Amino acid sequence: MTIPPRRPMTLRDVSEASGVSEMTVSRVLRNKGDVSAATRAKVQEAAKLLGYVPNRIAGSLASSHVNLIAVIIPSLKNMVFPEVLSGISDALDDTELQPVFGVTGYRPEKEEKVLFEMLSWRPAGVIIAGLEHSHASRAMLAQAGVPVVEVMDTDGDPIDACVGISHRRAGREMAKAIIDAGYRRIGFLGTQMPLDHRARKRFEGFTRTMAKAGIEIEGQEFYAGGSALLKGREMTKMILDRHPNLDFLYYSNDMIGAGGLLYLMEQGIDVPGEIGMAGFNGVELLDGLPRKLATMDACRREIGEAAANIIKARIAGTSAGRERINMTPRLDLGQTLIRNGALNTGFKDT
Amino acid sequence: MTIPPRRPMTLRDVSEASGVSEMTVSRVLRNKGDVSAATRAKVQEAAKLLGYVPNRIAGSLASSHVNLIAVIIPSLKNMVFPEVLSGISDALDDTELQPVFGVTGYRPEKEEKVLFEMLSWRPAGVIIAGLEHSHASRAMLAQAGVPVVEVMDTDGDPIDACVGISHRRAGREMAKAIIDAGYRRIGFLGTQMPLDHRARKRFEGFTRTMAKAGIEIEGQEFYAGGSALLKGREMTKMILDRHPNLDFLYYSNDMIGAGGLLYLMEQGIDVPGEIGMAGFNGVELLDGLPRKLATMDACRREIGEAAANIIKARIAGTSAGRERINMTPRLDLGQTLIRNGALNTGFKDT
DNA sequence: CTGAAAGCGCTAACAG
DNA sequence: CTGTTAGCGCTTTCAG
Repeated sequence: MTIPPRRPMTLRDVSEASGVSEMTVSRVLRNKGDVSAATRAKVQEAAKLLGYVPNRIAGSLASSHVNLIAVIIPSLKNMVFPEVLSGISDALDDTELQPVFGVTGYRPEKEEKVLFEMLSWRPAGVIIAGLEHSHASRAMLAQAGVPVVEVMDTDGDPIDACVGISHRRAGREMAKAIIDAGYRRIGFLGTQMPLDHRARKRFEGFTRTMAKAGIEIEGQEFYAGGSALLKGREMTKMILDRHPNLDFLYYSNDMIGAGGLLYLMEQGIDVPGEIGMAGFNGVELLDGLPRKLATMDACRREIGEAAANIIKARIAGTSAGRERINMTPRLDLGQTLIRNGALNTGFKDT
Repeated sequence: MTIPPRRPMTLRDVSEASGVSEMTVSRVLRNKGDVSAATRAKVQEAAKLLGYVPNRIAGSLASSHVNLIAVIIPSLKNMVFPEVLSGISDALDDTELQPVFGVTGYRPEKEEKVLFEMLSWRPAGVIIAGLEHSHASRAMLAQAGVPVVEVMDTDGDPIDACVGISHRRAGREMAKAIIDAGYRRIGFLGTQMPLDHRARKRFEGFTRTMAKAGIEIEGQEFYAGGSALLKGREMTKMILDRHPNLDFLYYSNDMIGAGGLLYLMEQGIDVPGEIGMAGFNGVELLDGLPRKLATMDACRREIGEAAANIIKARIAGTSAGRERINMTPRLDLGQTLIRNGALNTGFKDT
């Protein structure tokens, strides 16, 4: 006995099984319009019995309503983006909306491709990381006719809505805190990512504020790939070998900062007395380190949630559009950015 | 001058703009069938000029080909799942396939809902974490008529294909290594997650192997939420306060293990001489710790890649189905699971 | 190589 | 409350 190749089930099958018209079956299954309790029951039973799963492709085409939200991020390897995704996913949880994600690897051409691909599904909204996009990408986003939320970064010109922090400001405020604490000989340790605009902007804000105070970054060290904690150690050793007089190390992320911290403590170097330290991102990981690393929280979950909420509001018609949410990165001095007898430089930055 | 509300663009618009029939436009845009170079050029120009983005909803309905792969995972908060996603995303990168993800929060009802939702898009394949699903979920997966790959875990009865490691075996092998190293008074520290079947299976494999060797777990400690590193410290302190004689601590993940390690070292406790330690997951983070924690790698990226490759092969028709890929979790003794004068117990486990 | 016709499976818009 | 009629925007199929 051979089973005939199952033709995927349709509304018609449920209709026939229940003796109710396709249209009414559709109404029951979508909870739309008035249907008598009796008919409803019949239909639901038939649908369950058959294990009917509606075809949203047909449904969406007919109704021109799509419940997909396109989410475009540079990478999944950096914990930052899963956190944003997680915020989005949670905020969408009480909705019919489904996130669809695409990864660009920080490459503009790939972003363009992924975006095109996703827009071809006519999603109900787009959440995309960053404000820097190719001309073609911007055009697509602008023409898409759905809410577009650019996330993570607010330093730039959003196409539509925007949620994030100012990374320039984050860099500035960290610089200010370091200067105020009295550190003067600064080293920077970061990732080798020319296309990571947010890291670049933080660095710019940082160096400019330093420059205004007459301070030049004395040493820099970059890495790519590998265990961040280990790299943090190695880079810290290297930068101090080259520039033994540094009194502060600013890391572009907390993980390499943590590695540096472990290294310095093992070397018996007094942190923050001899050398101060700061990272970036506010990973909760840090709470368990021997000494709490100074950091600045990039509000990743909140950004994801806020972005999803904007989309929700737009779809609900509760919002006029062009929301601009500029979150305040929370500076946490921890225990590595305090100096006894810190001189107040009277330095101002606004 | 008001802009008329842009009707979303269709093939017809491109057809009119280029003076070529819709059908031929469609052929050009899909690179399907033979079209003269001249016509092709005309169409491509018109499409680019208009910024035409095809409507895949209509396309998929007409062709009944969908390029979506449904990916269903319990959570994004645990770094494990982003890593699997990342593997999937990378392996799908050279394809037209797009991952769509849904998050279940480890809740079977939610899994059912997410699955139903996703299947209604008639994805070309499903990748879902774990082998434990509700009856309804299994039924949906079995009926879906597309490749289904259950990932992460191989201890159970897959619906279709399956890629992962045996968590029971992972637990057993760790137990064996600990016993072989001569440790006897064992404490376990884990997460409070009754629905995390993989953690449960590891624990089962672990305790059973211990039991066979006549060893009873002496102390247990569980946590939920918060900074894993910090929790690792706290739990380690607690378990040792309650059970001061423990000579080995087995952590259900590397992050709490790392916290424990930092704590023990600060306390001046000799690791692994006085107390041995092991975690689980092989996070590369560990390379930078003051002492390399013993761990077992769960092959997360590889699992994601393998799962995606199975889907690819199935779609390409290169595979008969029912693939079973059982990866070998790599035991790494690091520097925390070695004991001087370890007695060989002659213990066997197969 | 190009076009016309017919529908994919569903839902909006009307009629009853 | 229920059914009928037209498509949604594309692709398949078949004819030129």
